[in-house]
Amino acid sequence: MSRRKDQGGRREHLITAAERSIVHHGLARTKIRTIANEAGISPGLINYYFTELDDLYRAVYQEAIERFWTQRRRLIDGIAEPRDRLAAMVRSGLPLGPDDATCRLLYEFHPQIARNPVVKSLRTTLYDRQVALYESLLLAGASVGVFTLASPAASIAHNLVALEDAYGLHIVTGFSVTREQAERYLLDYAGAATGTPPTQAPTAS
Amino acid sequence: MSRRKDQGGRREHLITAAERSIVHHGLARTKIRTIANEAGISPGLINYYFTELDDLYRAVYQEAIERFWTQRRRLIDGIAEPRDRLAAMVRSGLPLGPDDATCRLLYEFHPQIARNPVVKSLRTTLYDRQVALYESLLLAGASVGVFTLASPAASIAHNLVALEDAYGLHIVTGFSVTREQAERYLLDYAGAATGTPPTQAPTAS
Amino acid sequence: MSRRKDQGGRREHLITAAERSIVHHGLARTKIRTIANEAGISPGLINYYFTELDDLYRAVYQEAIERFWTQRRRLIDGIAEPRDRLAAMVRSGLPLGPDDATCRLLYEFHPQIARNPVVKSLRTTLYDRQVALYESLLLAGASVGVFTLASPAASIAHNLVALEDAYGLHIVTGFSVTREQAERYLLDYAGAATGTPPTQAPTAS
Amino acid sequence: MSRRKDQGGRREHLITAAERSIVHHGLARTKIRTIANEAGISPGLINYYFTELDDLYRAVYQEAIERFWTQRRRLIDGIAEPRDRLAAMVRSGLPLGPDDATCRLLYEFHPQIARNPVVKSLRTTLYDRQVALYESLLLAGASVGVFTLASPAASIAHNLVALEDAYGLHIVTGFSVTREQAERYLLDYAGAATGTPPTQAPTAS
DNA sequence: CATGAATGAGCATTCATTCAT
DNA sequence: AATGAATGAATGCTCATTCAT
Repeated sequence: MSRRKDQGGRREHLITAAERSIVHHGLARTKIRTIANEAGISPGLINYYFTELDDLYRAVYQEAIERFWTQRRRLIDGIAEPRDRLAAMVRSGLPLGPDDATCRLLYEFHPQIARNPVVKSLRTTLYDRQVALYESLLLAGASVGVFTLASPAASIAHNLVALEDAYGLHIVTGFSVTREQAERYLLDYAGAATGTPPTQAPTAS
Repeated sequence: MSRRKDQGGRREHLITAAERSIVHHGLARTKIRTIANEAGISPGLINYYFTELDDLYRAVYQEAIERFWTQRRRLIDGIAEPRDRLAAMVRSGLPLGPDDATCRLLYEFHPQIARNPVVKSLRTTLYDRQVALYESLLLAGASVGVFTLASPAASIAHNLVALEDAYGLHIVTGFSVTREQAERYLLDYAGAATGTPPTQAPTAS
Repeated sequence: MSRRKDQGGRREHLITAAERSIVHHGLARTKIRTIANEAGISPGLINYYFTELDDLYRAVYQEAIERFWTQRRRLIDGIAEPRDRLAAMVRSGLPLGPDDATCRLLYEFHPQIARNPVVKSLRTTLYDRQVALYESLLLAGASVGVFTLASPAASIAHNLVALEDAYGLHIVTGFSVTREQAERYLLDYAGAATGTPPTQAPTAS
Repeated sequence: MSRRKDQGGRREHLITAAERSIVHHGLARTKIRTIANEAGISPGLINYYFTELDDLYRAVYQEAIERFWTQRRRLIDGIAEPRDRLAAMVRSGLPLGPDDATCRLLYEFHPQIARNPVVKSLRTTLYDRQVALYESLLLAGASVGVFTLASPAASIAHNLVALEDAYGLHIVTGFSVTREQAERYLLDYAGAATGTPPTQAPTAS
């Protein structure tokens, strides 16, 4: 309840301000002053909460990763039927559109994956979790006879996540493939790989 | 033949120096002086050949795009048999390894796709060309009865290129999926999508 | 009263430092570091207070203009007798000598009048004010019968200010006409134009 | 007739190119490359003909000074009648208009008068010559009874040249006084100072 | 003579970081 | 905790000058 208690809230506030800056201006053009303005505080205070600026960026990336994962889990949790669940997975794996802030953040950090171990580790964890989720879903569907897998489950799972990652870049940067196309291609693949089309439930508006 | 006439060669020299700098230090940390050192010239000369640094980066990106495409064409040209050709496509669509300079360049520019129209245009062209190449190959194979397509040719073509793009990032940044795995997953998909496994010719060393 | 609130004072400090630099080295050779050294601060701080260097120069010019005008007004205010007032005008319209910083500044900006609208506007205002002052003085003196104007008051007023401007350049640059000569020529003209010699009150030391 | 013979011509060519650059961009913004482009030669060659750039600028100034003087002499030579001659002097002492290249050059060098001894010397010579010309004219007119001088001839002569200098700045920089006004004010003064109006012959086109 | 490639010092400006208040 | 003034290194770019051809 003390002032100190609000440390976490302050940091959180800065992280979201940094997120907005990065999404808006791009990681390369985001400056401390930009973030400070966005947060409505003085530039010097950024260094107070984040002695190293890299910590702030790391926190931003971590939050984006976690948010993406959490939202995705929420969107598929409670869907038990394998085909419905597969369709829900595909829909939740793509950016909503060019303005999907969470996904844009993920792509802004691409060049850092190779150079920043923390970024690499976070990104790897997210990827592996998604693959695992797909894989268990595929195996579950196959075990109950709903899916007839055309390839090893791991292979299909990796491919589905990879497709999401690739098309996601198209969607948030606006190059070549739209969200609608991406969804169709992914579902085409999912259908062929499982021997049955995922249920085309309408995307909730 | 005189030194004076070698303007183009000099520019080329600078472009490759910039490429090395970007691959080595990353686009964000590449400075004019870095490139000059790499090229063995004085910093001022960079601006002599490229009035704006952005022009140089654009040239670097364009060259990387063109090189990737040209190499890929060369690797599959002359292979007529559909399954062989498909396998050659898959192999030529992935980075050779983490040090594949051409591919690393492509990923360094990812955050720019959304903001730099020239980068977006170049990247789009490359993507579309690759999809078209895959699509024609699939249709050709299907027309002679070698392939039995599990989905529309366009869908499969997009997916193949997208998988290459996604796994390529893994390979050059070293996160999660290795080149060997990526190749297997891709070939699994290609086999399932065409109804026949691509010929597993050994990767030329 | 705290140091924090002294933004204005700091700007003022920079402006006078810039003035000294310009007077000493000339506008063309004045650099940010010159000014910073003169002000005893770091170069970066100049841009903190004046985002564009041009703003600082503009402020310097404006202050010089205002100071010249204010001093002139002070020197003649309270002198009511037309001949005395005319003599005071003439004396206050010439640089005190080659080191008259205010006047040297005015001449340093001469080449900018044609190209910088702000400079032109400030210079025009000063000129017009001086002409108006002379004109009202001439008309006042004529209306009480002290002056018998040899030409239209406006014409004489313009000529007096123009003579001051021209001789001022001589005085601050040391070419041809000295302050003493200039004063005599001006008074000769003023006497002839008004039909009565201005009162030769001694120049206050 | 040898190639070497053309050295002078080459230098002359560079000087006029520099003049155009200075008039167009201003002395402060004139670069070697600007001049080279204007002259249609390579930048390095400028240094060949003018080891020190200052020499070139000095030559430009000298030419401007000489041209102004020569033109002025030509415009009044042959006019014997004192009043006509005085009127011709006044007209030839003002810039033709804002684009009068020769006069603009003179004003571009104003800040250098104080710092460059050569410039100061050239400017002084021009000024003194003009004063001498006016003075002899005034004395000649007085000796034949056409003029009745209201002040010493030297005083009037100085004032006339000073007025020309001051109004010239107005005319070429476009601040406050136009050429027409300047001419009228000058003639007003000349008339009052000589006791007879100068002959208002039309300005030759 | 002439070119233009090449140099490298110089400069305004940006910006992360520090620190007195 | 918070500010924002102040620092100074870093950086892209300009430009006079040099020099090999």
